[in-house]
Amino acid sequence: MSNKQDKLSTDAYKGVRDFFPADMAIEKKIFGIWREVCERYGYEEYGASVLEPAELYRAKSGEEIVNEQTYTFTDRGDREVTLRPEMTPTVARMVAARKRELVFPLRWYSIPNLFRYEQPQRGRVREHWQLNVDIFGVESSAAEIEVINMAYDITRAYGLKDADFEIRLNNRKLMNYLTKDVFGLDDTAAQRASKLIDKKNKISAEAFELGISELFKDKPDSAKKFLTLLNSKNFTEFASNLPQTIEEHLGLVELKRVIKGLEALGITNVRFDQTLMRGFDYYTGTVFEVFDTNPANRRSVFGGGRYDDLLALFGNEKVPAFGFGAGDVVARDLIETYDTLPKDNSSADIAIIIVGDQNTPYSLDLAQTLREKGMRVLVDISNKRVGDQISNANKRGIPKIVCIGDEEVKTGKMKMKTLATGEEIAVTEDSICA
RNA sequence: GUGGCUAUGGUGUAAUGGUUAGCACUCGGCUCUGUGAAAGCCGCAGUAUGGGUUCGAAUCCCAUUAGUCACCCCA
Repeated sequence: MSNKQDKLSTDAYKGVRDFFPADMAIEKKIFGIWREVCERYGYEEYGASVLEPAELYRAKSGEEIVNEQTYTFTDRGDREVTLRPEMTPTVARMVAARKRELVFPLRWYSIPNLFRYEQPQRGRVREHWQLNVDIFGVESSAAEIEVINMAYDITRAYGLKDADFEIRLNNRKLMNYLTKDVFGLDDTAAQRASKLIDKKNKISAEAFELGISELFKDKPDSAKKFLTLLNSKNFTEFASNLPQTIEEHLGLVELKRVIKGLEALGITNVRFDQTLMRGFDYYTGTVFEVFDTNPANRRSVFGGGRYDDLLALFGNEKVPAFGFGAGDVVARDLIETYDTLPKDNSSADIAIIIVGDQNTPYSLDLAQTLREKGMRVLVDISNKRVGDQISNANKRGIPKIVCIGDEEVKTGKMKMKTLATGEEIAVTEDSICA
């Protein structure tokens, strides 16, 4: 009817995914894990539009990120609109808006789709779905302990065993104090230091050392001390290299409390990691990530942190907040590798095969009766041969069938067949059940 | 955004620059109008798109698009 170039492409838009039923089944499984864990901890679900005023992100992230990494456009009313690239500003906005009437501590979660305008590649798409978990109004480390405990439960639900992953912890207060107050770097140098530290595991030890000594041009001694700290293998070693004066520093105290608190809950695969930074500027205290230690993967599964100052942007006084985001892309990958996929994918519990069109009304009626009993019933209205209908039910993974022909309609007696075994049992309308 | 690699029916693949682009699976039909999974037969369907080189291009070149990898960025 038309030649090739006139036809529309069946491809999805660059960097976004179609979810065919088989894909959607996995997605539903992931969302199910997320919801179950959140609700088990008494968290309430909230939602918001994907559209946000662009200023929301400008305030925090700066022009460059808004212009280059978000979907931002001007609407018909000359407003600048952004497709939300993350949920935290939205939830901060919502909490700030109702601060006076909400009951704190607030435990909220959401599963939004987020957009970013970036070069897609494996594991990085332009639209993804992310669980966001946040607790507002808890200043103490109890917030960290509860939320990280949830992160642990989710990771376990993906199918990972304790040996497959570790929870890496750091504290921004501590690192800020070290770079600025102890080692005397100015704001720009401290910023560069944290970017460099973030990359430590990606670049060679030589390149890293070179970068650090450049930051401490005139003070090679400080550079050496700083490097020793950054190269410490565990918390004890790190602590022993710290100057005595900061023993009582709040960041350090918080770290200890969190580690201890998690240990008390039986979560022992927690590791202090002084090189963990996490990109966000708004983090103020604890930062953490769940890291897949399987040599085949070795990647960050998800992470989060404390952002006690963010709500102040909306003119309120501070509200302490701690939360994390977990994406669906890595979750899919993990669930597939650790083989925790749902096995029963069938759309229905039973298929009704109609033998002879005159028996359709009876069949539809039977289907309604069964549905009222809670069964998922598919009526084959294809008018095909019985063999084809059964074959079709089999392909769909529907476990049971019942054929409705003249005889069944007349007597009310029918046979229900289990396709996997071929076994048939005599049933009546009342005795059929899944 | 920058650079590298890749692109053949729906899927997976084959084809020294030289017949009508082959095979398997899937899908549809039939053997087979009251019972599927097997077997057989028949059929649908492809060189991503647009140019170029050549007597001749799936094959070589350029661009585009998409995927992928690295950089960038990391929510």
